[in-house]
Amino acid sequence: MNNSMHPKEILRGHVTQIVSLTDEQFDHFFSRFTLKSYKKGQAIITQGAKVEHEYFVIDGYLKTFYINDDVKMFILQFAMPTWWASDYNALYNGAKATVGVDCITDAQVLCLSNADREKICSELHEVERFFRWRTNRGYVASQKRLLSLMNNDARLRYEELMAQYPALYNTVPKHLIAAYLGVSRETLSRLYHT
Amino acid sequence: MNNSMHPKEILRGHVTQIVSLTDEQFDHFFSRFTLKSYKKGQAIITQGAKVEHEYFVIDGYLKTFYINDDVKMFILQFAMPTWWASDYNALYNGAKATVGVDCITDAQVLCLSNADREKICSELHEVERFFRWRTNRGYVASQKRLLSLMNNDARLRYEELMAQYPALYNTVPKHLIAAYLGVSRETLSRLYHT
DNA sequence: TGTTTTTTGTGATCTATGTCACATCTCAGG
DNA sequence: CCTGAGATGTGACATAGATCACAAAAAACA
Repeated sequence: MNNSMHPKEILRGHVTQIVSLTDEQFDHFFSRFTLKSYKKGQAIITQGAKVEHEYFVIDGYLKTFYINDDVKMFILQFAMPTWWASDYNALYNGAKATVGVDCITDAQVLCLSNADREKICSELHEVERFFRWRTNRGYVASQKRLLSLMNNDARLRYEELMAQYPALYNTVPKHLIAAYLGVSRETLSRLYHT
Repeated sequence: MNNSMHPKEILRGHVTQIVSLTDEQFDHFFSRFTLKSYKKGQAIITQGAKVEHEYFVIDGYLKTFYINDDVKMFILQFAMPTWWASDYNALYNGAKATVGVDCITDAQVLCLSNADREKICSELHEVERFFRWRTNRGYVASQKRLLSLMNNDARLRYEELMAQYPALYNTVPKHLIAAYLGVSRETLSRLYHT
């Protein structure tokens, strides 16, 4: 929970990796965002509710999850600083949320409405490019995960995840990691105790 | 293998669902594409090779697949007319292909190079918007599939797939459907014979 | 039209994971 | 400094689905 940089700088650094905006352009872009703080455990998007915004994580960890009829939870994404999260299906299609988003730790996020995103995308070609890039990146990551799920067993998936995001090990409870890997809590526990 | 519409009309119809282009703009857009024909079984992208293009399917069926070290195949996508296919990771990052694309049936595709896509995206804001939309759609579909894979058993996944794309049933061999669902050929066979 | 390949079905195992049932353990809050 | 809820470990057992091994249609093709 310690990040000395200002939210604005963090977003700027993130966007600048892909497109260059003048100070005025970035100010305009940034003006559409609202900074919000949430506490550990707090819900940002609730399954079944209307979805109006997407969220850029400044600080803390979020999770994007789905709970099925058997009250079993599956995690689609752990969102860490500089990641984006929302129910993009609901957001783009005006549908009710099928996935929820909430806070694993206290968190600070920049909140952008769907309408505002579309507006700045229209106003600034560069911003549109940025969002195209961002979505593409998400798509590629999602495909990779699909492959890993079909191809690898639980242990390998676990090792991959830990290799890529070691920070998760002592930040999020194991049963959430299990829900991300698509295995039961018990199986995950057995993985690293043998 | 019978599609009376001209490739150009098909692409135009597809793009127009999302953005509106003048005739001149669309002509310019279309001029970057090359029409290619492939025969059943022919490879379009080979694992390990360089990837320069993405493909818009006019006619026929493609598959996007991954073959692991045990020579086991997993199918990421069946691409049907008006769908796009490529190894987007390789394409965007200049990496070697980790997934292959080939033809399940004879096929006609419109081929667009990465460089040309970026060029027209820069030239025409509307085209950039179109590609943002397209990728977003792919992302959402991919997330949905991830969820289905974690949540549902083989039978349910099979039924979902058949409900959504009944055409697959008598177009692609069952072992490919199995490779898409992430189950063995034998298990799939048992699913609808019991 | 006869002969290879592909594709598909089915039985007999084997195995990774899920499920259920408790026992700890660890903290956050009172 | 308690105390109760959430987090974790572990045994026993159940099971979906994988694998292996053939057999036999069906399709490709020469």
